[in-house]
Amino acid sequence: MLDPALLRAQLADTARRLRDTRGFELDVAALEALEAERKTIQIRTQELQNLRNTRSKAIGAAKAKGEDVAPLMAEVAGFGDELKASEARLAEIQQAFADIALRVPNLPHESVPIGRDENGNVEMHRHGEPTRFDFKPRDHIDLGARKGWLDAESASRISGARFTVLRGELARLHRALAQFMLDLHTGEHGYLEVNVPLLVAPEALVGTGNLPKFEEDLFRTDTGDVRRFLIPTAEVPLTNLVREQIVEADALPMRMTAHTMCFRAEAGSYGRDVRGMIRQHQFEKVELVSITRPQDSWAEHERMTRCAETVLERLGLPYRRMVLCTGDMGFAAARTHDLEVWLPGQDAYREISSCSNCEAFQARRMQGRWRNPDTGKPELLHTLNGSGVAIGRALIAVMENYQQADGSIRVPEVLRGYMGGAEVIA
RNA sequence: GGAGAGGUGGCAGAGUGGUCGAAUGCGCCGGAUUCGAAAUCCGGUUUACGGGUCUCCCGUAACGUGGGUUCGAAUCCCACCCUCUCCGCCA
Repeated sequence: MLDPALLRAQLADTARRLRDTRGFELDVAALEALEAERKTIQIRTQELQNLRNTRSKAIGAAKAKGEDVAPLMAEVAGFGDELKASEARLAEIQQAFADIALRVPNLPHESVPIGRDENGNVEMHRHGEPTRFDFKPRDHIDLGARKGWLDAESASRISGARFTVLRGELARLHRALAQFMLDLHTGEHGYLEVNVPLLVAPEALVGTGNLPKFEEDLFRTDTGDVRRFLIPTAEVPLTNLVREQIVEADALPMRMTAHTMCFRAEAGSYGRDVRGMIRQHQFEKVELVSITRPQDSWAEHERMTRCAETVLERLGLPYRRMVLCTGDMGFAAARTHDLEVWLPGQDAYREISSCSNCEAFQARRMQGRWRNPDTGKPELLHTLNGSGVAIGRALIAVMENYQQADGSIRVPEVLRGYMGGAEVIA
């Protein structure tokens, strides 16, 4: 959520910035009307509440002295209805304001390139060169089919489209990737390993910005009359660890990592990446979340992106870093770096990690604060999240980049310890 | 799933219709005392929102959540959520 002051005192300017960057049309007329009424109604409501409180206390005092309270009672009765109506109207206005405010995306940082869609993204740098082969490289679907390692057909019989069954050495390689990433981030990058719930309450998703606007992207369960959602990313439970908390300054930065399943409905992506395991309803990811002081978040953003890049470098995978343009960024982000890994099977770079600084946008939604020793006051935290990295896509990248002419796959050196020392899976 | 107990400030724990944002203790911060420390004593110590003469003052709200009763609710009523104990089931 944006600072409410931006939606009140600087409404016109904020609307312009949202339009120019994200192409988002803020309902200025509605907000103006609400704000105009809010102010008078709120002042009047509090006035009446004050009146009621003082009269009620007077009644108590009069009763204690044994005096007649009838006149006081009559006085209160006089404005009781107005108070009720006023309170109700104020609640309506505040609800209406929140309904709008919770659907307004974050303002991009000034450093973010302006653009409409992914074509406006800008490459920052690249690492390695696209892998060369002296034979025609296959894609992961072919490579996986050879030994029954990767089986979409069985998965669709069990669960439907966009699921995959992994078997044997490929399943093990998948697990090895997760282990490697987790060990790297906890052992070398200072992240604390956390194991989190995969089913979360709606409030947690409001906190990260997935709700109320993007419910159609989520899987939901209504068992036992309690509505819960399957997490689309571990960012949700990890970031919500500071929800409604005031953390001490010496606990910052908080760096947390978790290996979890992620579940996405992929509504609106029909026809995209239908073959293979690039885009699945269920996938695994090692997530990085940092919680920082506001003054530290941009340095942390670079650091986090480097942590994700290190994963790809250690795996020996060619990649490039992109900065997403204003029109392609996610709802909560102020700036996002995407890492795109080279996939020989597609002859293209494809997203494998996304690292975002959300500044105070999520923290404000979840009232996540820290105590600033300089002011002694609780102030909003900054939250960052990044994939470190997507495991399914890393598996694809390893398969396609490490394939050999006979369809076998060399095991990247850093993974061999997790593979019983195997140098190749065949 | 069955039976019972309970959710109050950073923590512990009082409070069962009135001046209670809330005793007391602990913790924490400041001060006094001390050569210094301990002990002791004094004072302070939640958050959100709104208004203003905007380093401060005033007001409103918040005692699990949401409704209700009432002039007035931490306190009474209803629903829900959560925690704990015992039983059952279970990875």
